[in-house]
Amino acid sequence: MANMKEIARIAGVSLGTVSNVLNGSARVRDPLRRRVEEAVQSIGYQPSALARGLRRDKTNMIGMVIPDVTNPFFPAVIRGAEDVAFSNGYRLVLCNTDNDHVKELAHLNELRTYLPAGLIVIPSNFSDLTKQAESYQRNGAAVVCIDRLPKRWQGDSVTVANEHGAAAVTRHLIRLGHQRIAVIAGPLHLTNSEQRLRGFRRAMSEAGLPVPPEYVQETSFDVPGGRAKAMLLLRLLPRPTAIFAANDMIAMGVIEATRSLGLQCPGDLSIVGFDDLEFASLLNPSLASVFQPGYQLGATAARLLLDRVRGDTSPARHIVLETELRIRESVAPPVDASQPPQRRKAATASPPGTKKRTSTRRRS
Amino acid sequence: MANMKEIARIAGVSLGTVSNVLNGSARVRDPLRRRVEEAVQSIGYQPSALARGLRRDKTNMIGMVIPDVTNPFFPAVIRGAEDVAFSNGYRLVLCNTDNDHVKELAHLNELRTYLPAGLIVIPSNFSDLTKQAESYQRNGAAVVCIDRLPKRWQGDSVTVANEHGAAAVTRHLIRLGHQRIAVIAGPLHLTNSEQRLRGFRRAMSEAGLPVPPEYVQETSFDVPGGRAKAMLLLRLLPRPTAIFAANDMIAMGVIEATRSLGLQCPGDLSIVGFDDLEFASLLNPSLASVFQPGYQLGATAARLLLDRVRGDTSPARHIVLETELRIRESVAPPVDASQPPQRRKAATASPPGTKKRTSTRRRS
DNA sequence: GATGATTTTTGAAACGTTTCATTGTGAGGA
DNA sequence: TCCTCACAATGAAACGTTTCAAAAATCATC
Repeated sequence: MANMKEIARIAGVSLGTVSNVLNGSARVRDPLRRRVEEAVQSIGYQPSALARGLRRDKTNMIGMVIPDVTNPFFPAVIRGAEDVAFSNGYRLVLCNTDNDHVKELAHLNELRTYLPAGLIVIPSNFSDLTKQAESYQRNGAAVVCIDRLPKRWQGDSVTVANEHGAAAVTRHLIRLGHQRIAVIAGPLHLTNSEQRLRGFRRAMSEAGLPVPPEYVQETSFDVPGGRAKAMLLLRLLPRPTAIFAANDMIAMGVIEATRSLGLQCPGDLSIVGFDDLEFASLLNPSLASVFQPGYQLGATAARLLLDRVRGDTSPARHIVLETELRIRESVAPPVDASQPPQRRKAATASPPGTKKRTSTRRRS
Repeated sequence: MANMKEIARIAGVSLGTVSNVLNGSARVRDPLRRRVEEAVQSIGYQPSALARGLRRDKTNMIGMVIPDVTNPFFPAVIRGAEDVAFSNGYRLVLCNTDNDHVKELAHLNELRTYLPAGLIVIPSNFSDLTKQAESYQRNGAAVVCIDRLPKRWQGDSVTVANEHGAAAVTRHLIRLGHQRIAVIAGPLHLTNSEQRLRGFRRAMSEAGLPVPPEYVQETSFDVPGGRAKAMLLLRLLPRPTAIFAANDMIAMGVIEATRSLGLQCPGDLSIVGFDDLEFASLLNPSLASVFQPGYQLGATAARLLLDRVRGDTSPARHIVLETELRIRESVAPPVDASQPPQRRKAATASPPGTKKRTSTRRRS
């Protein structure tokens, strides 16, 4: 009832003219234009997004495919994407995949039938995504992959400097005098996990420190996983004096394990995470972490996507966002009876050892 | 190209027959049905959601309107709704409103043009929602309002037992011996805030305890708000021995304020929150809180909605979900020199309520 | 005022479905 | 053999847009 035909009737013009007024697609003389605009106002007409999408072969929807909205890192990403999309007239369709490639595939297949303008994906099923992306691109939809990428991803991407961030935080631990540093990595088939582990290893090997295999654990990005692996690590002899957790959820599991074994953090064990979730600074001890700009990740992806939607055909862009060290109470120099006096050790590891500590600590 | 006409051509049948096979809307004899199905398989045909929606006057989308996906309570709600929706073949379109009624209105107005099957709303702009809802319902879309409601909401709703939960946790504090209990409420124009405050007042008046006006503060549901109001409360004389924060974000702000004033929790101040977010139990001290079933809230709303979509025309349902007390380390009996000696010797004798703590702690 | 060039407006086709009145088919009864 | 009747299959219309060729109106020039 409230359709263009009605507007045309009220304004006494043709359908085509109404369309031209609405889309500014052709010149329309003032009197007609005014009559159309008034008619639109008078009945509060709004064009059907479905009919428009059908005809134009494209809608103003953007599919956002993420593993799980309840994982605290992702909402920030979503929010960034939503803000940019919304203010440019695009809407987000949210799809949880649970890291399940069947669900991912189902979402991708169905989403396409809505002819979205684009797709922002945090992928879980890498092998298929490339094929899917091609199929979307044939439909004229842009695809941006974020956070972690399929192995040979050719399209646009936005990620963070995982390796660099991991190396930086590891070096910080080393500078404090830690020598036995363990790592609890995320699922290693995810590129971000793998990069963080690589950064850790690089920093360790640069410092000439060994990384025994049992000091490297892999788990899912959640609290129970972190707790379980930490229990394992904290029973090793010699016990690590620091643990690098591949994200803050894992780190919280480590904190729990530490407490339940009656150990002190940072006294007996230094803990660092990755993400710097909002509440990391509110834990006790407040959690040192590598900040990832989640909001920027989403916002940048949306901007990249919109560029493509508007016709940018330049070569694929790979944007890497900076991470930032956020040192807090959960890290301190090791106190380890089995080692020579701590001060000297720290001094050998990094000449201005103690001084470094206070200076970096201020950053929290 | 991959449309029904193509399928009809390949299978050598008419368009209508293809439609009938796809929708099971009419009997189709086996040989034809098989040919159609094979044709569909052979080119991986999927019907256009847009064309279908246009023709049917309804899509399989559900609009989900929430204040802000980065507020940690909402992702659980979203997830619950998404799971139920997805497994029933519906998709979620996410809309952040920022509690901004202009944004809310913009979202609602545009969403409608997609002819969604329904709408799940956590409202911020109460006056308009009722009008909007009617407009959606005229379009055949169901509307379910959750978490907090417009004043005279007539439609389906799902909320939690805010008043009951608030009363329960307040009574717990009273039983522990607290007499000077302050409250930091959420924005009082939101029904959930108002209900929580009412529950608090009810428990206090039942116990014959006074609630001086300066012990009742209002703020937004976030950490800075909680911190600011807590600073205010903790400088009052006499100082409250317990603070009921209307959600966990506020409670975290209270914890921060407590620390920054050099006070001990629970020694000097007991703190309880509302929500029981995932990390509440991981704070130190772990935060006592009133658990709200966020996932259930979303899932129930989606189920209600789908009932309506499927033609249920029974009177509006108002579902109220139970809350649950989660007592943890952040509460203990008060230690207050200005009060007469406590009957419970243990409470005064033990340094800041250790005994009581362990006993209540079991419940977490 | 006639002519041609240019701008504005029109109307029909198309997008890919669903729906429904119509036509086609074959079986059973007379 | 013919007539009904139930059932299957068909094809055109409709959903609400956009697009574009064609028609109409306007303008500039002579």
